[in-house]
Amino acid sequence: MKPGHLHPTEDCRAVSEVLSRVGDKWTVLVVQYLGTGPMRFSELKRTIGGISQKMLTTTLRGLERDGFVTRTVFPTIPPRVDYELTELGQELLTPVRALGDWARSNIIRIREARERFDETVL
Amino acid sequence: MKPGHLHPTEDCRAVSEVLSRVGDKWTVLVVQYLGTGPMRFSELKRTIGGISQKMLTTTLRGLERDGFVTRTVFPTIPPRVDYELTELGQELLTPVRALGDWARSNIIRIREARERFDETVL
DNA sequence: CGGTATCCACGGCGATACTG
DNA sequence: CAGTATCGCCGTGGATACCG
Repeated sequence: MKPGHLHPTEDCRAVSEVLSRVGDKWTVLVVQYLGTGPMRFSELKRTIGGISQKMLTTTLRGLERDGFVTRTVFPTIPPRVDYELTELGQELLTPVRALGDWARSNIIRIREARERFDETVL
Repeated sequence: MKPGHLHPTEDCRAVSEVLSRVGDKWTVLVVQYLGTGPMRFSELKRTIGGISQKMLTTTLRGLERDGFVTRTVFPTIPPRVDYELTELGQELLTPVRALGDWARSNIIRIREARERFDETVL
């Protein structure tokens, strides 16, 4: 972190790519839950609670595309689909949890800062 | 990470709050640059390179509101405004960098996964 | 059950012009 | 120089309905 340049054009693009995945509305939540073990579609939907069917599908497809989860279809009737974290997904969990832990530890400071700011501006 | 419940309604909301800040298009980039020391508005704009004036203002206001940066106005003509990371902002840098490092280390694996996925689906 | 298809509202974001 | 104001595009995400 020394050089005065810190060239964004390559590294930061990579970071942004990952962050736009991680930073979207539902990804972290889904990854968090899958971190406890494989789950089927309806199970995820029910557990998460506020997510629409469309967004859960979209989120899972994105995670699958990036190699974070696997999708296993059981050709039964009614159908059953399991989602599970890959190696890569498990590894992602580490920095995500670190950020999550930090967020939990400092959310109060942030909220206080907001209140102060909003009050000062009004 | 043992309990079978993992209650989202409080903790995960906090995490999402922080992540929606961190996950937006420019925040990480700005924080990254301010991590090297205080910078003035035009300096940030010039260095980052692709950001519009409006978005830089919006991003900085958001960071200021959350207590991550301070805004110092020098009442000169022409005016000059410095932005600097707060304690909180510095601390945020740690987990953000961890995620950034992970992203840089694994971006190749992710891109490969994407190519495989896109090819399989076509 | 686990999707896809369609429609639509909202907000993020950029471009441009103006101001103290 | 460091903003604010306004406009308009477009992607995200929700609601609803239908399908294998």
